[in-house]
Amino acid sequence: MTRMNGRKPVMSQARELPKQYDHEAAQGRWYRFWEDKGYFHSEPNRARKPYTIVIPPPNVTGALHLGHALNNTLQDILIRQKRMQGFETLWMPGTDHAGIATQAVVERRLLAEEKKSRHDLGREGLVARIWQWKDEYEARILSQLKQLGCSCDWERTRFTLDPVCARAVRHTFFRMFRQRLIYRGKRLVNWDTALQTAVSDDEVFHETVPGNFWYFHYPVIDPKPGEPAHVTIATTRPETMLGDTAVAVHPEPAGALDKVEAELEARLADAPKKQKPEIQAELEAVRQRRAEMLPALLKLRDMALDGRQVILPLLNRPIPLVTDPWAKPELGTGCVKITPAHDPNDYEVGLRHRLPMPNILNPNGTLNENAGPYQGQKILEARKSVVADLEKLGLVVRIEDREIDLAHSDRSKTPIEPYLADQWFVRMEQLAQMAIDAVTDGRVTIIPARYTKGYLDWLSEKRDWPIGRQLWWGHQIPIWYSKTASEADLKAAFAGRDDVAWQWDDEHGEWWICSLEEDLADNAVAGHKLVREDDVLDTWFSSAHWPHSTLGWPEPTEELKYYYPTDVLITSRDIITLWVARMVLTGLFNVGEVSFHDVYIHPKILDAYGEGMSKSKGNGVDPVDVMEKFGADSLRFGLAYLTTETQDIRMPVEFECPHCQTLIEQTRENRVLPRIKCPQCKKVFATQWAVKAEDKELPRGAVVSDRFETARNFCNKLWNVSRFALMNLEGYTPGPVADRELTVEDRWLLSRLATVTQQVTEMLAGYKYSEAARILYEFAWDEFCSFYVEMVKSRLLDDSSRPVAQRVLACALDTLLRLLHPMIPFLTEEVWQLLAEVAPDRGMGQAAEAAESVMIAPWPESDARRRDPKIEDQFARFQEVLRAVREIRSRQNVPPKQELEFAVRCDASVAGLLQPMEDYFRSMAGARPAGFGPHIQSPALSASAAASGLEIFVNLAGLIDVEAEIQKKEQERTKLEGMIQGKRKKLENEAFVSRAPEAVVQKERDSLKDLEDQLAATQAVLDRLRETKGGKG
RNA sequence: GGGCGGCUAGCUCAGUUGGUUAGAGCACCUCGUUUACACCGAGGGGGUCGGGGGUUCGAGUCCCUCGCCGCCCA
Repeated sequence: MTRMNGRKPVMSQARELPKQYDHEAAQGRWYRFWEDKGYFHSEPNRARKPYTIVIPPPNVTGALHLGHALNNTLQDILIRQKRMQGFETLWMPGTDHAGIATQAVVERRLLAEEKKSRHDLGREGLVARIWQWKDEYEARILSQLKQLGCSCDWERTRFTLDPVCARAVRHTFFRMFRQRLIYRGKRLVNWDTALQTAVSDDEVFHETVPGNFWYFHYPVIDPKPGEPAHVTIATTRPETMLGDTAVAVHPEPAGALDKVEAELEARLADAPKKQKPEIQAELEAVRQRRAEMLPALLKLRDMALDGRQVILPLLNRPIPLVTDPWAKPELGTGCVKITPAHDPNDYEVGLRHRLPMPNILNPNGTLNENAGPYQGQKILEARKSVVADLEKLGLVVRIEDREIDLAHSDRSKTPIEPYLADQWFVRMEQLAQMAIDAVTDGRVTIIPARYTKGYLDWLSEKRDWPIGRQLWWGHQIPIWYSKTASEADLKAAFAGRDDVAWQWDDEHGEWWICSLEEDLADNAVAGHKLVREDDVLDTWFSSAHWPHSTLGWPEPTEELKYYYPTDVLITSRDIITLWVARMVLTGLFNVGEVSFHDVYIHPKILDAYGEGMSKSKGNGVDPVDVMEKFGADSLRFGLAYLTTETQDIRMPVEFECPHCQTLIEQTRENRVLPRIKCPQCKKVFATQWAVKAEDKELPRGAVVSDRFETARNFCNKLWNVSRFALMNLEGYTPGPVADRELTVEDRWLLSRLATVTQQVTEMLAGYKYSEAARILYEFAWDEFCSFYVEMVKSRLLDDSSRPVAQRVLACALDTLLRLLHPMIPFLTEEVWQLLAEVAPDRGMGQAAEAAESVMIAPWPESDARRRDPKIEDQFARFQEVLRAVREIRSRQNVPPKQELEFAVRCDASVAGLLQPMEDYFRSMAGARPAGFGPHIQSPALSASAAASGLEIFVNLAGLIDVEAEIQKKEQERTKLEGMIQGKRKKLENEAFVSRAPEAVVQKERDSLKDLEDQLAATQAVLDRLRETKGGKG
């Protein structure tokens, strides 16, 4: 190798590249470039295979959080990769109207800022306000997605309430109505008296609050001799007695007690010691009850069977005694009051005994006419009045303090009232079965597979789907009522139309008229006034259409034919049933095909305490803060790196002091404070809780997590290695590179690159994001940067080797950029464009012009010819020797600038491959090889290292710290002896030798031999060191 | 009560079908600004893989059991 003096790397003349990657500039520049070029847009193209993802539409309640950033990053990674692989790629974007959530947010703000309720504005007024809110947040959400780098087809952006989606919903409703899959029925709902709507079970949270248990007497009507004058019931909600329609007692109190006793006895026998006393006590209590209460309960049971009644106090209404297993003899008084319209269990009892079900509440939470004298009172007022009045009648037995598990509405934070109301339902029997079949027969695969069970279990209950919401924001149910028209009137009014259907409802004595697209006028039926249903459809009903409504269904559009079924749905586990299952069944019902082939369920992001992030807790990380601090590329790569199959993402959260950038750990205490004092600079800053003007004036501290540092450092590393390459590609000439022109390190790198390409492709195909990110991280940093680039440096300084080195370098960087692009889009594009300035044509064979953007460059193919295990093995030898030399320098405290001399004792073949690396030992370890081969002798004063088949001696004449070296060798010897002992024992074990596979045994034997050689070498070195020391002393 | 997941280095996590001496990043210690990078480089310390039992020649890995944490369903 002829060395050229004076040649120094030259900065690209085009521009000075900063030492740190400027993410902000790159993001703004390249996103616009991609958009202008139209890369995001997709049109059906029969010449290519489609690849389609519909975005889980973020709801317009608020801005995107870190969970959305994760969800969308994972989608964009696949979309970008598939686009590069040549698919016609569509990522359908949009947002969700999120009925109750959005209405609640807007109503809350209306109240806070204008002291107005929704009724002050009226339906149209409120809906107009919500549209304003929607426009604002939709814009913000879409811009956040763009900041993240999402390559959605923005020309196709949809909203669940827009005309296209609304039309799809109407068509489904109409078809279901006509097929009798939709009906209206009574149902106990979770009533939110503040928002005056039903909320679903998943919008309810439970909280234990202090309350009371009241015991009341209900007088028995005309007790016979020997019969009690009253029954005693207990309740936590006294006001509900106004809706009581029965008192229940267990049909077989003795048998029920037997069963409870038997269960407790069985548990007692199995229980661990420390739990026994507790169970024993419970058992005693049951036995005591039997003794004290059973006769009375039996008597009451007989009275119930005899059809006896009690008088409901205050309202003086006779109500029956009934027998029902819901009355648990082991609990309370053994008798239970039955309020069918306001308790789920009582409702079941009411159905069984055909009891009346009076609703005592108005929608706003006051009592209605069924509450008699208490009408108009609020629930808590009525509770006090009822108790007071019962006291006056002497019917209150006692009052206990008690912890009560109370359901609250997640939306209004007020207690939920169970409430019997008319509801619209979809019959699930047949639809659920379709969705079950799609998964069991493999048309839909859920990944990871463990989520399949939950999906199937939930669907197999086939519970009818309540689709009505008492809201104003949403798709208003297209049903009109008429009590007065006859069927002949309807036939006359809608003659010749197949877009109107009707059914008679016996319960309410009225017609339900459903219209497909056109809203009906209230005089559409001559002589009769039609009244439209007020309720709107559950948001999930419309989002269930998303994969096909966005493609234009019910029109048989080109898009629907081409892109549907979509390929994968990426979402988080909490909406598998609510959303995924319903999309599958709606897709099957409407289109006849599943909505997607794969469902990938990604992890949830939790804080350091394992709690989900939320704005209301104050532990939420705003992706915009992360992007500002670390860049979108780091956010994306960081999230991908953390996306494993089994674990949720634990993310300790920190405040960043806006004054001095100190990171302050977020705790449960400080995360709710409006202002925080920085322990470093002692200045204060504001948090999201700042309300007072004095707090709001303070600079805001961002909430970040250092878990993105790894990714940020990686991006910076990539930036710098690219910078190096760009600076050294001056004078680059394209041209084919023949195999014989390749050095060992070239062939090693190309081999590794072929392997990595294959692995990354495989991992992404299996949604193993973390694995793919890890492979790329390790390859880029530990192999490309730490070895290849270090080694190519000297070749770039030499005119004769420079052209080939440049070509390989440019080609390798090109491939690496393409592999990284889906995860790190902006940086890779920035470098791609810079690379195009110095090396527009590149490639190992006939160099070809690179694509105008890495985004549309072809995904790398793994070139099997380049894979060379032998070269990789050889290279590992080199790395081993290099590491040993470096380690000796360090342990012997030899200054970095002082050149070392070393030799390696090894067999001739190993020597042959170490020989060409001579220069690299010099440049990478500051060490000069004195020789390689079997004949090598240890220098008089040396430090040594041994590896399998290798002995490395570093000549330390005049330098050596003998004592340190002896210590090191002693340590090494102890370790080797331990391992050898372990192996000998293993090999002396007859069972192992005879039963383990031959290959494993042989491997152990080889390994033992190797260790023994190493031990001998170490011992020899030790002996010599001791002599040296002795000689000196 | 049922189901699922987790418990591996101080922290956050990898660890393929059981098979040499269990890995990474951050943090920590030592050394270092050799012209890509201090958001860096070289080296180092640190783990009886939650407890117990079992299967096996061999268990972080498979089985049973207990404990703790989280989520879902009732």
